[in-house]
Amino acid sequence: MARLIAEKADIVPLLAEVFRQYGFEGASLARIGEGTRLGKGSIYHFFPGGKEEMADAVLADIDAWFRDNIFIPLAENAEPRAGIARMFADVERYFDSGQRICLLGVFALGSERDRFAARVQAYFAAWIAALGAALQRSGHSALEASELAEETVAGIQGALVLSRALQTPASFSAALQRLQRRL
Amino acid sequence: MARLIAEKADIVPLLAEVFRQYGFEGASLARIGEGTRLGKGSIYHFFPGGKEEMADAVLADIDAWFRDNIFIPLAENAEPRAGIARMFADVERYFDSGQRICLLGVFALGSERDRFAARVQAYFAAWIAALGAALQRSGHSALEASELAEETVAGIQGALVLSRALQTPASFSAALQRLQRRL
DNA sequence: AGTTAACTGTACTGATTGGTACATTGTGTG
DNA sequence: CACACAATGTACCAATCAGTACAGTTAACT
Repeated sequence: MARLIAEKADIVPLLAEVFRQYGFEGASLARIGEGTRLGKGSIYHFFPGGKEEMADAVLADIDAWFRDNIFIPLAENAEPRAGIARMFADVERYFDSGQRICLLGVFALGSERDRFAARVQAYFAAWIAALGAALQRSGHSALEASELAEETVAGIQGALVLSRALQTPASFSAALQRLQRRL
Repeated sequence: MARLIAEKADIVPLLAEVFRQYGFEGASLARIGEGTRLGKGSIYHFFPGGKEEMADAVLADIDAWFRDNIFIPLAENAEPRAGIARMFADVERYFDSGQRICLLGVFALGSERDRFAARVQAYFAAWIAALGAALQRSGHSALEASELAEETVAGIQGALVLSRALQTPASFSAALQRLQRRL
């Protein structure tokens, strides 16, 4: 039995969900198999490096998505205010109104940070830089822009924590609106 | 060999560090043994319920600390502004200027949330309620106060994520100052 | 049709997992 | 000094862990 559908690109999002749900240590190969409907043979065929390579591929995939869909539009949009508005809309959709976690955020807090420090660091730095650039082009000073950007990204991460903790997804959307209003 | 020093109260903070460092799933009994310098015999003597009971004791301990040292002073201090200032100072010290994680935050994001949902929810709800009460007494409307409180707690959690991700502890202190200034 | 290589299931490994059982040891109390 | 029990180390358990090996199978290309 072979080659049913499996393409590496199709597997990565499924892997992402498993890591999101269980974390790196909690994502056992059994759970990964469940989540991807793939046996060990297939999994190790695509990711000879094991869990580490899987997680890395997932992070790279998320990173690329944010870069293409958020960071670049944010930094390049001719209308900085429009780019920022689009960021908030996309973020709300991506995190499924607070029901979906930021895997980079989870990894930043856990012991996974040491393993994937470079990716985690680059992701947040890129986000802050892109938002900061847009804010600066919309009239803020360089210092103001970078502080506001950091505050906003932190606010989003914090809102994810809170809406998960309180089990009130609605509070995530409300928090996003407040953050947007402040800019 | 028996009764060297061990008191349950002395063990809990050590356990907390292990859970902080490795998360719930990652905190194996081997690591717990390392972190507490206790063998399985002792550990299961104090916590017959296993890891679940250990984590619960840790969460209860943290919860109690925040209640006594932050929530209650916040809600009861005759000078609400002074209580708020003290909260920020204590928070900065507790989280070791961003080098120490909020275990409740980590559990909120991970799959541990389901297991400890009640504790996690209660912790954040209590924090927001206490800060909200102080803000209301300092002149804000009920709605304003509760929104500001939620924003601030989220901001603190987000700042922890960011300072860990970017590996810049200093940014945590800066974020705290900005949050305080806004209130 | 035949070759090739990508893909996949199964069986296996040694190590580690959380947890139990229990005999032993030390210590505070009588 | 003796007793009871809290505290501890050790041996053990079945289950699961990540990872390997490999023989089959299938699809694409000639």
